[in-house]
Amino acid sequence: MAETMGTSDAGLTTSTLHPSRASFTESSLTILEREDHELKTWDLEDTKPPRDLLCPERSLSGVYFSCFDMLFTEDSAWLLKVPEGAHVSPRPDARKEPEQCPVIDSPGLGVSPELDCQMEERSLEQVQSMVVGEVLKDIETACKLLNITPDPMEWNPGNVQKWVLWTEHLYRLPQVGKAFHELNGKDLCTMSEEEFRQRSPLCGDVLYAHLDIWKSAAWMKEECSPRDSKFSGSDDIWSATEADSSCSGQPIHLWQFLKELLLKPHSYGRCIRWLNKEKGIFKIEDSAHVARLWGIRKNRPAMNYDKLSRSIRQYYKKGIIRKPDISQRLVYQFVHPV
DNA sequence: AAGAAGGAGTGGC
DNA sequence: GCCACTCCTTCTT
Repeated sequence: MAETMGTSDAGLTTSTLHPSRASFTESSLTILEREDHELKTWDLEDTKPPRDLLCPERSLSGVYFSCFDMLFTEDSAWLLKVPEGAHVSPRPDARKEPEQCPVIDSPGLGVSPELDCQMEERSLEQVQSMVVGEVLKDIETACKLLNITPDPMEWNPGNVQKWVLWTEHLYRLPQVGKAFHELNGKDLCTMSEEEFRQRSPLCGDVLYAHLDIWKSAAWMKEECSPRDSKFSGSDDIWSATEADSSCSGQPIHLWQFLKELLLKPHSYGRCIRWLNKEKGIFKIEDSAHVARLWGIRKNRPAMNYDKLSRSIRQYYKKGIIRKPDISQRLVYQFVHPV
């Protein structure tokens, strides 16, 4: 059996899989494992946003990608994380399948094995391209929100501290305290996974995995020309990052910060989301979390929702934010929605 | 208790 | 001066 189960420090159940084929929808995940050729389907009966279900666990060789809430690697090691309490159960009618090339499954297509494999290879390329694009967009957003550069090698100790706090909060990791205090980006990038674990036994490996994604992205940025859109989807997001004033030392306003969070529902939908995007109406779902993220961004450890909401209310008379016509708790409206 | 509203003082830029 | 942080009181849900 290629599956190992355990409980991570973030309160997540971890399942490491080595599949040869997999397909997944919002409600189910089907994996054909390579070693015992056993097809399994999990029903993911959980209403939380997908990013809640899965996140990077550890660094593996090669560039790896986290998207569709599935982490996979070039050597086909998959890592699946499921929150405690989420119902994950093997389908009872598990059956045997012959070994296949490691690709994303194309369900329901009755084609020849050769054509099937070619289609699957193309499908994998498309998925990889989309995945990398998503990762780069996530990093771009984090850069804007934290006001740091995408390349960890350029971080100063303050940037490192911000990134650690941010990652810790975004993925609900145990607090690392001052484990990475006074390290700059170069220090961080030269540290091994073992050193990460020594500094933070609870989540050092997870932080190392996240840093590895950032390092890989920075490496890809250097390797790919700015006009090469292969790894950046339809937009040249790296150029956009460099052109963005929020990455060049300009102070960010709270309303801008909130909009940035709202633009990434995949990452921040748990704590803030649109109720009506056209009208600019949004709801703060987790007031403490949003306040904490704002506090990290502004280097204000004592930030809380009381203070954040006072700042939001200052926008009333400036005509930036108001309460909607039907006032609800934690619901606000941008006066000029984009 | 938590959130909403707004007054007032403070500090950084 | 602008903007956000902080502390505060009062009121509402």
